[in-house]
Amino acid sequence: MEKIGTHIKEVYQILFEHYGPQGWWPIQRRAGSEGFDEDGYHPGIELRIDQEDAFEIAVGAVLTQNTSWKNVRMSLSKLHEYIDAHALTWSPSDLLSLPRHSLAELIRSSGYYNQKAKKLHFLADFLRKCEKEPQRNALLSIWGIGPETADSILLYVYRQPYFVVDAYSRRIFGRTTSAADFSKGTYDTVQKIFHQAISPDPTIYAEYHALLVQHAKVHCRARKPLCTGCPLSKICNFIEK
DNA sequence: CGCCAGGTGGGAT
DNA sequence: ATCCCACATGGC
Repeated sequence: MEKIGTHIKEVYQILFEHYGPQGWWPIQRRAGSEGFDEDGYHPGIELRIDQEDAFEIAVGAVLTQNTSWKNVRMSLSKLHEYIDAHALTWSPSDLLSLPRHSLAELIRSSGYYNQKAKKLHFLADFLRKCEKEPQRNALLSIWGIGPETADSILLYVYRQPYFVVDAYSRRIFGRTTSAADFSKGTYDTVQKIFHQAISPDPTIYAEYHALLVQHAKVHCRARKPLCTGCPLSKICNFIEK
């Protein structure tokens, strides 16, 4: 249905007008510095990430798997503290220098910490040997890197135009539309819908993903959706209309 | 107490 | 291909 594409574009316009630029991906190691807020978001500045920023983003993408960002932030702070205290850097080789169990303890707050310590080591091992920009298939072949994590890295680190599908985008469009794909479709099916609706601009894809997360947190929550004052209420199927 | 949070891999059907 | 489950902490 071509109508979905129109809906997707309209939602972007409404969310951007309502919430403004989100300054994603947050970078914890720059939190509080020039242009970054206390949580590492950087709305409205032109961002030039360095190698350490890039690696922190990749680490965060793994840590946030099925986990709230708040918990991830605690882990990133612990990692940052450890890295500083031991004169290390945010780099694949320095992360690999940590024993698995030590790494697991540092990232305890983000849950699944044994699994994630293992995933981070596999990812670091890949990135350490990675000469140029990784391709999507290469990232997907790494144990622990699925489509959402791969696309988060490709989009926010390398600015490659992959729209990041997550639980929030599925929920919001599952509610605002009557298309079953958003709740039941595979990752690639849902991503394709977005790719067909919006031209491949990494800046727009990044902003859209961030806006959907913000909207899901403020209004389109899982348990008690706050429909009062919701900017999408006029074009949403949820509850009534 | 239960449910949710910026998923993924492995095994059974 | 598609379900089902383990993985696990912290907030509300």
